Amino acid sequence: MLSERRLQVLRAIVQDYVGTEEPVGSKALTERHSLGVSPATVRNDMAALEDEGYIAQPHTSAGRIPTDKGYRLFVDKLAGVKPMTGPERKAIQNFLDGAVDLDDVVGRTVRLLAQLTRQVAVVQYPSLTRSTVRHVELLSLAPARVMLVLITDTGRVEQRMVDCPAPFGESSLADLRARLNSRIAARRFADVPQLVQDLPDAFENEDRGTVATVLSTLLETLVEETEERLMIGGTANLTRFGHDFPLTIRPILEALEEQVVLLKLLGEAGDSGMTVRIGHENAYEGLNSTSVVSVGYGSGGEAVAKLGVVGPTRMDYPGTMGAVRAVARYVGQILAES
Amino acid sequence: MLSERRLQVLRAIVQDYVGTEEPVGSKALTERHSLGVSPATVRNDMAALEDEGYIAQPHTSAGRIPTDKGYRLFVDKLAGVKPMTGPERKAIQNFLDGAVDLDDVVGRTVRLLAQLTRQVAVVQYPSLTRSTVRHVELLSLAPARVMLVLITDTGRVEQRMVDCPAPFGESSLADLRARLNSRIAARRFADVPQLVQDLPDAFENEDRGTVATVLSTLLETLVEETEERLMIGGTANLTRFGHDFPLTIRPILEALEEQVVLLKLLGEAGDSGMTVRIGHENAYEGLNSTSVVSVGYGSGGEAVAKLGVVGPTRMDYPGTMGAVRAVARYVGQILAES
DNA sequence: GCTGGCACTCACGCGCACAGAGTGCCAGGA
DNA sequence: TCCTGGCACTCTGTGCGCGTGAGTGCCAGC
Repeated sequence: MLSERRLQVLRAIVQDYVGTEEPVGSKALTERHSLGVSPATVRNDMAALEDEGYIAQPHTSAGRIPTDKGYRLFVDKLAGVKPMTGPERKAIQNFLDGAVDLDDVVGRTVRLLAQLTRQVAVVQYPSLTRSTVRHVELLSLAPARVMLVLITDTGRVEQRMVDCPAPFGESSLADLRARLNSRIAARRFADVPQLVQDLPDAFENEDRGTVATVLSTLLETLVEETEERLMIGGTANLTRFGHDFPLTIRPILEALEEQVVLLKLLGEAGDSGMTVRIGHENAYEGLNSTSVVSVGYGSGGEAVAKLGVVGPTRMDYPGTMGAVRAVARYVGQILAES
Repeated sequence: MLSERRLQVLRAIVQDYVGTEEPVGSKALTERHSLGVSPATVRNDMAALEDEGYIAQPHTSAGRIPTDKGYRLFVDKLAGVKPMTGPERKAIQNFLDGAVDLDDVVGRTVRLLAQLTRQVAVVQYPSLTRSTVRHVELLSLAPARVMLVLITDTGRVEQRMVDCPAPFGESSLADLRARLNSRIAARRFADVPQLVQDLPDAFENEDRGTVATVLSTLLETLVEETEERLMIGGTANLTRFGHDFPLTIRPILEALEEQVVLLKLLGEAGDSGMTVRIGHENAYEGLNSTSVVSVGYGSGGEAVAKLGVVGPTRMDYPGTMGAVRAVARYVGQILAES
């Protein structure tokens, strides 16, 4: 177990390094923080911290920089979440309040988050599988062609074309629409398959095929995980990343373009509370030099999707976590209102 | 007027520079291209080309690189559009054919274009103002709350909440829905305002306010230019940009995040045929070191939106133009089929 | 267990010389 | 008139050596 002072030294190293982006030495530390001891003592502590793997030197005779393990300890034990100030809260709320639809909410959120944290922001659209159905609409576009529109409680709209095996009359369509809505409106997506299972039985023989087709399209839409969408922003902040550019930034941009990677990234994060993944804790290799701070958000008590930021491991964790948490909270409120 | 050989020299310079990314000298030129003259002669031609502003030297005793003006001449007079090969065409078609909905079409297009050109791809969603209405749906979510869903011929769906001034009965709603659709279905958005102008008159006094509210929301949705959406991809290709990184790449990433800038960029491009904007020809300052190749695409003969790529002025123009044209053509076909 | 002192080790910046690529110009030849 | 070979010149990029300074590890003393 590390002594109290050594933890203080680690905290000071993290803070200074995050601020200056340069390896921090023992002398500078004692000058900028009132640790009450001499540089020599700090050196001993640093040697101990290095033995334990919390800090490292880029080369002999340079200062120390925190390792992933060091950041981990910092986040877990040494730093809290820095709450937003009153004006900041106000600004967040004002900025999000103007949104007109779901796309707009997500778009504003992503910009806001990127600006607040000066990092890359990622916001997942409210996930279909965790939402409830607000309404299903069926539109006849041609005798044997139906458009299925699904509206969720979070305002998300999905639509699909359905080619029917046989012509489908307006009255049958209205019937199906009514039955469908009465069964699944306000229900969670996960429960829908069971609820519509026996629906074809209620129809005439000739319509059963079509009803079954429509239903299977509906179910497909519900489960299709590939349709999880997300929006990213603030990629220009990557340019503030470090000195050794192209090599660092390239895999990150690539990762950010792969929605699958990002969704997995957010998916892996814990369901409740804020998750911080530091450096090599990220499964995806291209993100090994980044940290990801993510949290769930939702309209009610339950999280329907996640949002977060991707930045250098050398980031201001308390500030970032504070911003992420605050934004998630307000987005949840906005969604609940609409 | 430049002699034929000088044009050849310019063409050779552009080709070599695009290939090697390094200033090209007179000796290397004569070695790699059979110009039939000696380096000394080429040097004279180069001096002339430099006087005319087509090429420049980064510093004395370095080779020459093309200027924006040089690229312009190259694109206009010296190079054609390189057509896609048979297998390439096939691959494009296969890749786009699997799309399930509009988002998917646009998403695939953007990835395809980025991959083919190895540059940043930008694809605009089919614009509302140039499309026609396929269907308008009205859903009653609460007594005085209506959801308006607008479906376009290109498969795009927009939805808006409408808070009515007074409760609105199901039958009135159905009436409005039917009247609206009979009037505006298959009509161009631009014509809609006139077509619905006198619609409130057909309703009872008590409903008129609500009808007017719904209509105004509809019209807002139609004109709201801010809702022009687009998708970008291939930003990782920016890392291949040049040597002097952060400075070059930053403003580009910033520009790419500003949808407004991009929409303006595409909007400024000519409506018919392919447009190439080289370096300083781009109005937006951050893109002064890039070239933009864009073209309209559409389901019928008419363009409903644009797509293009953003890359370094030093790009393979014939190849890029070929890819952009081919992709636009196939996307048009896909849209026409759905 | 903390402190001051001391020797040691590198990375970094600077000056310098050198090689190599490329140019401009000029005089001679088709 | 136009092309060509030759020549002197101008730069940039690179490698080398050296001094500087920040920072370390270790040790003896308090």
